[in-house]
Amino acid sequence: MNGGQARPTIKTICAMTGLSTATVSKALRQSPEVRPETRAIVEEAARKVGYSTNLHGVQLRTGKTYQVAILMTTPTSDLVEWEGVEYAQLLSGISHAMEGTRYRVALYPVRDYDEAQDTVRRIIRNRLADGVIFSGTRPDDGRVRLLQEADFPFVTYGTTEAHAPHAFVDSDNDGIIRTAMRRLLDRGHRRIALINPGEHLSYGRTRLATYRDMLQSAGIEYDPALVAHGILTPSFGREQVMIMHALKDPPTAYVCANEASALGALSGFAACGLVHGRDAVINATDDLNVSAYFTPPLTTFYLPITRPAELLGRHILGAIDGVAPERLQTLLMPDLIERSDDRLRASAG
Amino acid sequence: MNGGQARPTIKTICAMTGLSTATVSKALRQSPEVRPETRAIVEEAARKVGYSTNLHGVQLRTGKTYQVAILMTTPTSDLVEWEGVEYAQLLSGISHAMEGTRYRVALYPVRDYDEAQDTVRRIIRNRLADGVIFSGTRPDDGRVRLLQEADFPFVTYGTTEAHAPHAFVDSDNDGIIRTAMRRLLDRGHRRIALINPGEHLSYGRTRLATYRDMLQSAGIEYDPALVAHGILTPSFGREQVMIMHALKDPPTAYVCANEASALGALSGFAACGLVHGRDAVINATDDLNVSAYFTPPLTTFYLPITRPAELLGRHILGAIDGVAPERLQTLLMPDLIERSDDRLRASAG
DNA sequence: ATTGGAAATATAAACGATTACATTTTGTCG
DNA sequence: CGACAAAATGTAATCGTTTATATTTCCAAT
Repeated sequence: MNGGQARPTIKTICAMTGLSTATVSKALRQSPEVRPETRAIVEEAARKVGYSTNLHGVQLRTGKTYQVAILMTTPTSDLVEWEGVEYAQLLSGISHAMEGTRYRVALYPVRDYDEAQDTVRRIIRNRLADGVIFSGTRPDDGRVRLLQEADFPFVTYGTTEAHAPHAFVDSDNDGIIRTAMRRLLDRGHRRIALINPGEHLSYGRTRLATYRDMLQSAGIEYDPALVAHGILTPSFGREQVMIMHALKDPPTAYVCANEASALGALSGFAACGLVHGRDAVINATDDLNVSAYFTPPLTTFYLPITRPAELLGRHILGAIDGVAPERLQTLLMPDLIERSDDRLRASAG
Repeated sequence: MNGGQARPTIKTICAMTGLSTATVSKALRQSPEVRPETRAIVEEAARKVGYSTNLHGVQLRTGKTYQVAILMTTPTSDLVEWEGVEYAQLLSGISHAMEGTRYRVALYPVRDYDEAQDTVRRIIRNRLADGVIFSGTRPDDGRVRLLQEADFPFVTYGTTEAHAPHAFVDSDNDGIIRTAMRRLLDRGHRRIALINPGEHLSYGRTRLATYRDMLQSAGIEYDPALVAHGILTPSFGREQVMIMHALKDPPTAYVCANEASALGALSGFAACGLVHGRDAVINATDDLNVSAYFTPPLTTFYLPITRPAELLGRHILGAIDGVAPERLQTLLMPDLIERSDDRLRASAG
């Protein structure tokens, strides 16, 4: 009956073995209900015809999608500018974590926070995925609320202040700023600028809070003029240096929240005639180990993005499997890589 | 019967309207077979219960997957180093091009060329997607062969020398090198280095061919020592500058195939004590507009990656729709952005 | 040999859509 | 008004799985 051309199905194996669909199905899924000898027969037949299960059938019957949705925040059309470059590594890390499973990564591009919420709603409503991953968390995050209400598996890259615990991965921003500030303060810096992401973002909040904390401990008054919030592109870093440099009491150190803004800050140095290490210094947080190639190389907190990425992948699989959220929370402390001393040299003129 | 909780299906609408599944199905798909009045009734009912079609049902019945597979070449684990950062923008561009359709982007991470071929085979065999997109093409590309044999829709980012035409998007590498070389030759450069991708890649081949062509026209002998093939990371660019600088007749210009290697080359300049514009210059090709922020800013051929990305998305939809491959081929010429003059200044010592 | 019950297998009904084919309705024309 | 074709709708099978339930097989204990 079968043309031989068509893709083999469970029925093909039934015809070959004389077994019923139920038995074959169970055998293929290693159910203990089927005798080992029978399973062997089924597996042999499956191997012979090159059977592989048709996901569509499974999906329809079980309602599972075997898709993990990743919300990918993409800048409004043309303003690309090295924004979100780390996404590439993030995506590949997550995908790698799912190798050997049936799960696939499906991309959902969103332009902003509101669109992200809509997308989350759509994913929940239409069961477009079995789990969701997203970044750019806010302390009170609407997406988290939606997903928790729907009891939908998810992992965030970034923390929130949600009442109920949820799975997340993040770098230890408190630890980063604490270490960075202590180091700079030790080296005599008193005017330290913070180049931060948008104000609503959790990690910006955390960084700012710790920054203020460290200033207070050091007995230095907080100056809002030294803190910039914005989209962390090179152009933003550059602008902020140019603005802050024009202050009557300009910063001697810049702590940048990513490598893109650090690169921009360096470009701002050049534009203002500032010399790194003489007039001021820049520290960064780097996911891509790229600040090693800046001129001059910068001191950074380096966490290869593949690490959080793989964890995101593993956590979402866990969340889908019903592992308790408390057990799927990871804070990662980047390594401090001191590429420059960051003590200001005596001005040589 | 229906708890009211369950997601509405076509049957829900049948119950509401008294119509049959066939009619409702056709009405929802705007079939001309159903009377406008009937369609209105169906649409009203659908709206009322918030019906949205269950893809799994469609997929099983029609065999369509509504997935576009993107092969994402990811470096071997830890060697991340800013490799493939442009993928993020590429992915978002492609995804955006599919907004408003049923199609989703699904990611298939592959470590190398062989794994990519295996993955292509799997996608074809198991009909995991309706179309495939990949980059890093070779003149004689095994993936292209597989897909053409299977008559499977695909678009490449990069050209090949396949016998039968296929859909592709690429930047005009011949045009880029032609323009870059003419400009540098006009400015008196005679020793021009080419920082190129791996030898097997099509775009590397094209660049090299045009490079040799331009040298020959200018009556300059080709020197293999001035051409480097490798993975275009910052570290590669840096190394190559350091190696070539040590030649007895070192280059006065470096033409880098991407922004990462250009950044590395600049870093190499610093390491060797070279001053850009005095001892040598660097030109780049840039997808992310990031070379504007290098110190000094570099002259580049800039093509915002969103453009090829959107085209890739549109082309794959076309290919899936059966549009002839000849009509889905696009070469894009980047804009030359002259950020530095690139004439060597008289050495000031 | 019979019985009981566990273990293994089979039957058949889903899941939600599409679609060949059958049937009914509608409208036109003699 | 009746006949007929075209238009609209209905019936039922199907895609490939899983799974509740039924049936058979097997084995041990009586």
